[in-house]
Amino acid sequence: MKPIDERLPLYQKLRDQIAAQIARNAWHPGEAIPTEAELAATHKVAVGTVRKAIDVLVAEGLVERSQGRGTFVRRPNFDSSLFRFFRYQKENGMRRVPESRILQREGLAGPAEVTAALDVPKGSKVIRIFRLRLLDGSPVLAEEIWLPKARFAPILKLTPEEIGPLLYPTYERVCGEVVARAEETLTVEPLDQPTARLLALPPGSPGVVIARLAFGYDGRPLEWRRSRGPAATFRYQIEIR
Amino acid sequence: MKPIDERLPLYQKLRDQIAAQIARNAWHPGEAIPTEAELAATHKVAVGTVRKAIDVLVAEGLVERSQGRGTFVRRPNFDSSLFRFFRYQKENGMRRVPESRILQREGLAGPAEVTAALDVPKGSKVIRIFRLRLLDGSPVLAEEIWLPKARFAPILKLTPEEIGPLLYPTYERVCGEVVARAEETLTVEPLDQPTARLLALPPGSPGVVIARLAFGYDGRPLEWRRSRGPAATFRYQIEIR
DNA sequence: CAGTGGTCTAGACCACTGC
DNA sequence: CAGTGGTCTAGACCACTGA
Repeated sequence: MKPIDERLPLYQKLRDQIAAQIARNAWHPGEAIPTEAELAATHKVAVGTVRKAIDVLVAEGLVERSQGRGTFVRRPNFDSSLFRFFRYQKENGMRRVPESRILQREGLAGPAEVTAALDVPKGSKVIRIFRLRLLDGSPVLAEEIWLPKARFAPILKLTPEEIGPLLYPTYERVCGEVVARAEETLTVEPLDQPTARLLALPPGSPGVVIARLAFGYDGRPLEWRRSRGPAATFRYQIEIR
Repeated sequence: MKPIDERLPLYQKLRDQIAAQIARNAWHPGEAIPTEAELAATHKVAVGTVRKAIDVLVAEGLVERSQGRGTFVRRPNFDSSLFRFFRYQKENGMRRVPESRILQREGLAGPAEVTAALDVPKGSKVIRIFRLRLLDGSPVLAEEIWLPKARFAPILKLTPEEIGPLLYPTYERVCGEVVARAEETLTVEPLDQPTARLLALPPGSPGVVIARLAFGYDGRPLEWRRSRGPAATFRYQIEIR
């Protein structure tokens, strides 16, 4: 575990301690952390200082406050890449969960690129999943997912029905691994023959590639994923200041 | 001007008042706003409340604090789209300002799409600028820029040298208009014949289109811009939680 | 050195939640 | 109603900046 730097302000040290407890799963996502008064008492600081520490955790997205109820460990809600990056409108605001079709799933020795990204020993075992996502029966996203086998072995034994359409809840339910944040890199590349075939597009037509590295609360990489979709339906919005 | 809602918490009302003063240019970007003690005195609230109001403004990117010096109106620094979205590395961390070549500049009656985006009367006069941006002499970005003529007429009278490579500082210097924030929408489209020609690419090859709507501190749209670059060099990174 | 923002405290009262 | 987080105050002291 990381040591707490003694020179830091009180509220920062307190933030680090609470964050560390969340990382080691002292409270699960959705659970309430102790009240501000309790934290102030146990850490022998003023309530204002506790509030400032929690302010930081809220800004970082680790916890959520709810007036009158308490402060809760946040379960990050990763909107499907489909709706964040592609023009498949949610039906009148409702989010439709796209259908998932797992095409292949196997354990193998990890390619160098993958073991490096996942920060596991070179050549160690990893799991690779090929998955196709469909909306109204039409293929819209082809995904290639890599996991360190040491932490995710149970995934290989599940039936496709047990895995279900969403992977992150399954990771949590079956492997006890919670995704806290992710880094995504977008590029545009021509689709190769097999991917284009899956997406029912002409080979070589432009595709958007979303490379995602997902991290747990402890900061270790959990999953590396590459999703490809048709560039024609890509749209992404940002605000800058 | 927007009225201040009486039911809001003190620190929110204070925030709104300071934001309104920034919007009407009571202090210019880079200038210091009054000290926390002064604000507390003039508004007859505790310093803690002032600090909370300023916390919000900092989070919104309107001001920046500097310990021991003061709190300053922030001048948003829009990194060139080139380096935010395309793989043209800055040389050892330094930002190179790309060369700008203005190809055309004229006033005309605004197309419906443009007047709607700029929130000016249908058919009113606008300025259109075609600009090519180059790095080491190679064209990398083709831009089409639209401005409401009522606010930006002086731009038409400048020589290209007077305009310089960066437009936003010129808007501020010549027209007194400061860009506070912007919304950008990314899409991928085949490049049309003239754009591809400008970028020295085959027509129809995939391009990334960045549609940007820039706003002033008062929230009114100032500029609408569409930049096109080669999709092959596109790369964008995000972190999600 | 005076003046600025940054940290921390202690306590009062308000507004919302759920029993 | 008790218990939670949200607002607000008043004041002490610290750390940094620039003259």
